[in-house]
Amino acid sequence: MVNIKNFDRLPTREKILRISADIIVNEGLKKFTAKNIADRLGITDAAIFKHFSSMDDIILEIIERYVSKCSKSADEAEDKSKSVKDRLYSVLKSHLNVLEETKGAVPVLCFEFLRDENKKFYSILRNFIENYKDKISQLIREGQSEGSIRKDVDPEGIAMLFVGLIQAKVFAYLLDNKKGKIVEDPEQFISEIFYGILTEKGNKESLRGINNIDIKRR
Amino acid sequence: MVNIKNFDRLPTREKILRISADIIVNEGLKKFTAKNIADRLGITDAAIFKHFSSMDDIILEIIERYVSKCSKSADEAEDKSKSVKDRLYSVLKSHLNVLEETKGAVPVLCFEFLRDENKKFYSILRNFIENYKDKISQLIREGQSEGSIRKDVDPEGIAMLFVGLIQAKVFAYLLDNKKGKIVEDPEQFISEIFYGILTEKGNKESLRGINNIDIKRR
DNA sequence: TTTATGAGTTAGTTTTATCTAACTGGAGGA
DNA sequence: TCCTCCAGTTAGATAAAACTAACTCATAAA
Repeated sequence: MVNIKNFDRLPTREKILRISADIIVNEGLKKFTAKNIADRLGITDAAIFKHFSSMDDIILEIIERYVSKCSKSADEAEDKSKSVKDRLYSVLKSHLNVLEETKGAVPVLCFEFLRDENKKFYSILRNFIENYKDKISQLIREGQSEGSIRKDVDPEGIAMLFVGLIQAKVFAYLLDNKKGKIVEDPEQFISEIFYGILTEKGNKESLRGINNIDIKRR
Repeated sequence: MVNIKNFDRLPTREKILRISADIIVNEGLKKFTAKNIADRLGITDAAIFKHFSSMDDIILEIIERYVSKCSKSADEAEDKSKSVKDRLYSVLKSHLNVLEETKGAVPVLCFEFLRDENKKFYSILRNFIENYKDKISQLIREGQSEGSIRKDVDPEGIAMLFVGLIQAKVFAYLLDNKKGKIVEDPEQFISEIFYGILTEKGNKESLRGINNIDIKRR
């Protein structure tokens, strides 16, 4: 269920988006129909089309919001004054935030639409992931040349691992009755990712907010 | 495309299963329709129902084959004479084999049907994963008490990580144009998983087939 | 030789989803 | 006050999927 305070106050258009994401995550794409959305809102299915011109448009907007929020945060992390570690951290952290907000709808959508090559979703999703991958691997390369990240890891491989681990977390969440947060403890999750790639030097440098956390080996 | 030598020689029923798995992986569940399957076979959609009583039955059989093959290999790994490490290895290895054979169809199906609580697929998939998780975590616990696996890792957490990493690999495969194998180098993949959880002692013990592989840190 | 069966066919029926058209009623602005 | 627009409604068009029934025809067993 969509549990946001003051949900009732939201405009219908917004409600449709939230309910759609909820249906996609909790009931599957098969149940993502105009009638299902309308039933939850207490209106008729035809009314949905007063707000969106097609069902695809709903999905499109869900994806676009996710993508633009993630991209924005990745751009903000361009700030060269911060350390590579801090920048990586902020990209991951805000990605996890968006993931939580949308309850993992986009990773689920990826699984369906990343294959449908002639659909409009395909190129958006693919661009997004490519872009994200490039940005992360670029950061890793920077870290390698400044000496805070181990030289023997493959930047592209690590970048894909990030994406994959988030995907895996969503899967575990679906499996586990969809209770609570997708990533229970983002700091711990990030620190676990970092553990394997940072050098001694990188590990010793303070990291805002997580430097006092016991970094567990995976 | 389904590229198996002598594909033409297979009975139609078998062809339907293979084509179905292929469609699910390469085109998405939306395209999994009787007409699509029939078109690829050069027959009419009605003929599909001479071999399967419903579309669900096709999915059911794909899932059941996957599950039973994986479970069988997990049972074979019960052989107490082998080391925990060897047993874990053989479970993972044969899971990767089944994954490759079915081109990742079941992980994709998981994403859709693990939420559809009243459908028959749900309980099969869920049981399978629970069972698998239990078996792996049990093996890990054994390894911990015999001293080959680090005591500070959480057995359930690691078991879920295995499942999640396989999921993540399938995702990366879908993303990357579905060329070649899902897991390019299973030995390397398994050794990477092992790396983080084995003790010094566990690492020194020889592991059939992979003991000469350079274990990379992730 | 006959007969049964397996695996197709065509021609539907039924259901369900998306989307459109034409109408309604209320709120806000001119 | 009237007019317009928004956000609903009902009714229905259209399409596509799942499945069924009744038929065909080749092969293999009795």
